[in-house]
Amino acid sequence: MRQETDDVRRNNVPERDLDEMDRKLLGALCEDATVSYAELGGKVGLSAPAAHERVKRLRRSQAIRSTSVLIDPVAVNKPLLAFVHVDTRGWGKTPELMAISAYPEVEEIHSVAGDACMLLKVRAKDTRALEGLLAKLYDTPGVMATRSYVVLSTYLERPVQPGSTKVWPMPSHMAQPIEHRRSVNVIASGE
Amino acid sequence: MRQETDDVRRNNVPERDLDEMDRKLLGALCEDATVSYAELGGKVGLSAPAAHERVKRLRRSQAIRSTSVLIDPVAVNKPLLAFVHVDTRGWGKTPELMAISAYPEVEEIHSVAGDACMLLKVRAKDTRALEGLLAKLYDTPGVMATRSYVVLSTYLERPVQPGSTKVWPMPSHMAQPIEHRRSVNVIASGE
DNA sequence: TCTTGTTGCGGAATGCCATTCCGTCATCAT
DNA sequence: ATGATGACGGAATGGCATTCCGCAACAAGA
Repeated sequence: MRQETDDVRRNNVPERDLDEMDRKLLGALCEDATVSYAELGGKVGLSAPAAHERVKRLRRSQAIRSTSVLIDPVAVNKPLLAFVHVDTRGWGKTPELMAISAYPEVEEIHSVAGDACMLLKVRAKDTRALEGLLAKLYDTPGVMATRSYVVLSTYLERPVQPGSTKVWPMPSHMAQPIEHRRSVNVIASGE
Repeated sequence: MRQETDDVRRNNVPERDLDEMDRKLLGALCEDATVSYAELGGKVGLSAPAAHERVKRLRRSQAIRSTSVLIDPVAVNKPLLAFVHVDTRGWGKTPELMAISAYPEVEEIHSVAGDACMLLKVRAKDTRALEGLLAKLYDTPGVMATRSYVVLSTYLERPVQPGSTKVWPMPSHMAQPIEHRRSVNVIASGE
């Protein structure tokens, strides 16, 4: 009875917000996920079983999507990185475009606001391969045009970081934006 | 003697190109790096010690850069993703721009060819945080303008894939590009 | 205030698995 | 032919992941 309720809930929402300890664990695992739980616990001030329990919870709640290896693109012969902006005619062209996710050189597909409709991150062996993918794109119905931004050098590339900047030092000459309330029913929010 | 030579060499170049088995291992580890070596070996047709040995070599040669956890952006309260194109005046403005890599919301920094100079991938809590980062960008000397592409939906996002598309089905009406030789000294290339 | 249930943690024990060792086989150069 | 080199698999062992259990802190309710 009770168990089922928990299971259902845990499939959607992380049962509880992550606290500072969880963020520290995520930060440590982000840098190196091969550490032992004893070492991990030592880094954040927790015993091995406690660290294990929290990480297990983070995996269950899908805060940790997966554990993966980060591959050197050059080692797998994919030195060419490009961001491709795609203009499509009309809306709802996404299902057709999703077909190109079958190509392993496509790493990201987003729909964006701005003068482009879709944005792809593509990593390929050479310009021929990029051309081949672009040809595939133009084969897709609804694709009007593409603009490719070929990366010359990559200075930073890292996965999602658990931390957030607390305060953004704003220039004082800027006007203060209006603070919107999160919900009209909230009288006094803790945050 | 011998050992030193090996060490020096292994710091730069992967001592040997990766074969099909290495790529299968990378593919499996990319999907899930938590599997045991026995299970990993089973997936690719190798014993546990053999799989372990090869993975160890892949780590040493830096073909595997690191092992990391992939974090759900929403779980860490970063639902806003944007790609920011930055126009700079003149060249060599990269060192100044690198300062913003201190902010954990900046995930990628590339220099690109095209009408933009630099390209950032930014993941933030809300539009206020993005605005704060843009303010920081404009504070940087040499930054002329920025164009932000705010992501509405993400349809695909995955790390570097070890596989490559072998043949790109080109439309027959396209002209055949000239095949450039890799090096004039190569008489008969194996590939 | 006392009780009761819940939750998170740490110590200890256990069993699995990473890691090493070693023998075998294939390949290659001499 | 033969020695060297490298890759692999079986077996053994030590470490660590995982579980179990007791304790303490905290919240809800009488």
